[in-house]
Amino acid sequence: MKRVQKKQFHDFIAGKGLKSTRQRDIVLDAFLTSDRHMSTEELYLKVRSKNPTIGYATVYRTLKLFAECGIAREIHFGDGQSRYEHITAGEHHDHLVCTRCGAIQEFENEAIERLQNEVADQFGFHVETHKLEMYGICPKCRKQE
Amino acid sequence: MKRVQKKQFHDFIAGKGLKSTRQRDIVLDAFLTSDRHMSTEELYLKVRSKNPTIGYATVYRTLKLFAECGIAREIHFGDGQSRYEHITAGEHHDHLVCTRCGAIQEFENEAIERLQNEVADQFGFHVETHKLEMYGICPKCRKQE
DNA sequence: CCTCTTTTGAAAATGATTATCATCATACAT
DNA sequence: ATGTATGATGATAATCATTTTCAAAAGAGG
Repeated sequence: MKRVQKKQFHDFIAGKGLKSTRQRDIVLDAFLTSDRHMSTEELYLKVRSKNPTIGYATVYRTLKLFAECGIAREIHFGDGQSRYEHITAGEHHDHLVCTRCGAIQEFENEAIERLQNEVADQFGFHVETHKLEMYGICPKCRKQE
Repeated sequence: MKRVQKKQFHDFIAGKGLKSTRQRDIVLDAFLTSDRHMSTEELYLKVRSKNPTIGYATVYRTLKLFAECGIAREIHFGDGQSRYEHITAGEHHDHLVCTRCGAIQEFENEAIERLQNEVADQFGFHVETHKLEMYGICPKCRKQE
């Protein structure tokens, strides 16, 4: 599974004259089988559990390659760490972040996207990407109050 | 001018049993007379130009106080630095960020806010804050292409 | 003024990320 | 297969923004 992304990565690697390595494949597998918003550290630990010799630097380097080849996107939620999420072709989604338990709920809303583009047009901006995050308390945490 | 914010800060300081100091007033003035999205470093340099003895740590500490007392809000634009923007009571705004020249255009759009709240309700989230940023090329940079 | 705290500034510490570099592994020609 | 050139790796040092530490300095209140 996830053949499409694997192919996409390998094509990218080949096209750039880079090399296909054991480590890159391990990180790729770890990434593709992880949930959508893993931090670099979490991914590093996951990779380590399978192969304790892989270094932090390699994980960082490889994640950057994922972002470059279009199978991942770097995101920030205000804690000091960077995370990478999967890119599913054509789809964009935004986030509801629980400030209590850290849970992340994704959503898509075309109406919002449309309004955003209207606003950008108004100011003459050519928008390439955007980011919408709402921070609050998730349903589970609200029940526990 | 900016009396309201000065009072708000001084009341906060007093209420917490903290002390009013020369340094805090200098940083406050620098902040209140600066444009809306100054990075901590930029503010530090501005403060330094008036009073070269003030340290970096003091600027950091004071900006945190501004955020606590409600006259500033910490924001991040993905470059490694944190910025603080002024809070004008009741008003919320989002950002268009030019990825070429770094220009920041603010905007408000009630329709978007309304839709956001609808989405949050749908998922049972109680939203406290949100953040909407669009990244792209501003009109000026587009002309220069 | 005195005294009790809080603040300050300089420097060290921290945490995340990036660069360095000698060694290793891959791709490709032989 | 084997050699070889080049890119990749991992350990470690370096970097960058931010935070902490701590002795000395400065407010607030008596």
